[in-house]
Amino acid sequence: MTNIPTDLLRTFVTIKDLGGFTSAGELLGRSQPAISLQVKKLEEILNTKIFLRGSSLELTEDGEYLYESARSILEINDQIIAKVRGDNVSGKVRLGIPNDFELAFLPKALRNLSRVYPNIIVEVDCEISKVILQRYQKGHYDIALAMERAKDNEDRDSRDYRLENIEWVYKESRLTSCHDDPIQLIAYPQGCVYRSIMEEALKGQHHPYRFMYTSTSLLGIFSAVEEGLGVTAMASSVIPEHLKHTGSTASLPSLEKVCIGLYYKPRELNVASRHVLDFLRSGIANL
Amino acid sequence: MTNIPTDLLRTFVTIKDLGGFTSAGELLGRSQPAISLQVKKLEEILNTKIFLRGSSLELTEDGEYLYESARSILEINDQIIAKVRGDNVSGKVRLGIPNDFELAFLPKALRNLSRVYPNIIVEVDCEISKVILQRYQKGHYDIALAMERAKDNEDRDSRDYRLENIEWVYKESRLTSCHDDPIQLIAYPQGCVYRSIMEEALKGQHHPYRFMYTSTSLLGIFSAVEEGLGVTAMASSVIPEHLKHTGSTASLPSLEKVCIGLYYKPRELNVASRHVLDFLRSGIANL
DNA sequence: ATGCGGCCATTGAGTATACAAATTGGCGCG
DNA sequence: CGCGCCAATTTGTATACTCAATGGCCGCAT
Repeated sequence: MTNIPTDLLRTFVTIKDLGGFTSAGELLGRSQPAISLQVKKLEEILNTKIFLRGSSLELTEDGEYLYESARSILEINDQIIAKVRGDNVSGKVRLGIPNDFELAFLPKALRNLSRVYPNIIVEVDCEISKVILQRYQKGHYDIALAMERAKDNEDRDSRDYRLENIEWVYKESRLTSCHDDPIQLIAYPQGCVYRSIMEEALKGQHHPYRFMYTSTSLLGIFSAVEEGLGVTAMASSVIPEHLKHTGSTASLPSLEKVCIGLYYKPRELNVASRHVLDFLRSGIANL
Repeated sequence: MTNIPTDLLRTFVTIKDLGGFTSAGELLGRSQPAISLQVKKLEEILNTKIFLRGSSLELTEDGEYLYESARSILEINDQIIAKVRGDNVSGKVRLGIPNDFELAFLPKALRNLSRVYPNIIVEVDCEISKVILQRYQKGHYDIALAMERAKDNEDRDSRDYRLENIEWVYKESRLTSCHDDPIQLIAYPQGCVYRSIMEEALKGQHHPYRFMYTSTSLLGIFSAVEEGLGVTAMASSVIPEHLKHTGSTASLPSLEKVCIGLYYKPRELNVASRHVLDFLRSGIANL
């Protein structure tokens, strides 16, 4: 019965996230040799190499698996800490969130949240990111989650955003990829980030296209895709499993990344909101 | 950023499972004072009490939450260990499993299994427990999972079985609980454990009953329940969330427990089967 | 009720391990 | 070549373990 010390997992994940032993050490309050020894110890416990030494911080296959698992463990760890430290925290939090996340992210997040903070009431508002940001500006929300085109330069706290790949979504069997036909697109209405990213990518390739189906509902879009009405594009983590495609999609151009970010006014958050914020950070970090 | 040492979680879960500091120490290869200190350390880290001292080993509310979370962490921990230790383990395993588990247990278990042991091929056979056991006797399976009436005395390895409550399952809105009417039952065909347990419980109360609907399919049974055709009984962990009832069910008698057990011939298991066995043990321990 | 046995809490002495701090060496890269 | 970054070693300290002994609490039996 081997127990992997949580410290070592935290160190490992931090190294991977920050891309360096030294910087990980600074964040964790450890000396660089300690980080080095912890990695060695971890490899010794698992009896396997996790970093491809030589190359700069690439992970082995075992390392990749360990990374995903370690994140899960740390998430539970942090929820335990949050619960016992935050018992009896109560309050109301107004949260704005893109409707893409209504299915893939919200249900699980709210369930966990209510387990950890049973006395915090979260008022959720689901809308497309553009509307979320407008309402956030007007002060409708304590915390907003929204998607934007990836900006070149971020001086934000790295826990407050996540760059995510956009992928084409289509029903394999229905896709007739003929170079000359205009691509048939399915999308949210005007203002949607995906919509403009798709348009630009296709224009860049001089690929003809037309919008076949527009819906404000994520489910509406997915069922249109299921029916083979056309293709759409979406952040990798909100695409349901059965519509995921791993291989390169032949004729379709690759798409730029989006930035999924948290918006809030640090000075104005109440206690409940600060706890919910921590929770959301962990949520977006884990897909 | 507080990391809860996995050792302490393992110790805590073991104490709870075994019901004692001393016995936990023996299983973990630690002295009793060490166990005692670990608990104290854990409470110190979390800054909360987890055992209701005085009373014998009851958990506090924080303790209950911690227990569930700790089990999840340990499950992931053990899967990491299994993967790095068992890389390249390959082979074929023939597994028999009651069809009750086809929905609640199998999909998740098989997905995790294939991640940890991508080269192990599992041939699964789903049938009612009685048939599973018959086929197991004939040597059809390397490992079988099956349900039986709870036997009084078990000298089996405690990881190889689990006692589970049987609960009545019915659609709240459709239940007309009139003492005089015969209860309308939904069940698997003859030979099903639930069926005989229901019959005996109702006979014991001299409660009239009749079988309204018989199906070999779990989904068929649930949809009959949804339609309000009657009530059935099932192991607690396979009942879908929306049909769960927590309160006492007035006129219905309480039901005896069942024993969900693993069957295998220890001497004859190949390497792949031994790994799958560990996996199934962890699976049945976690609901 | 008295006493005994289980079981956990606590304490003390000796040992092993993980750490910081300081230093040195290897390696790639501008 | 020198700088940045990680690896490896050394020394001293703190922590967590072992074993062993002891004390408190509770339930059970005489």
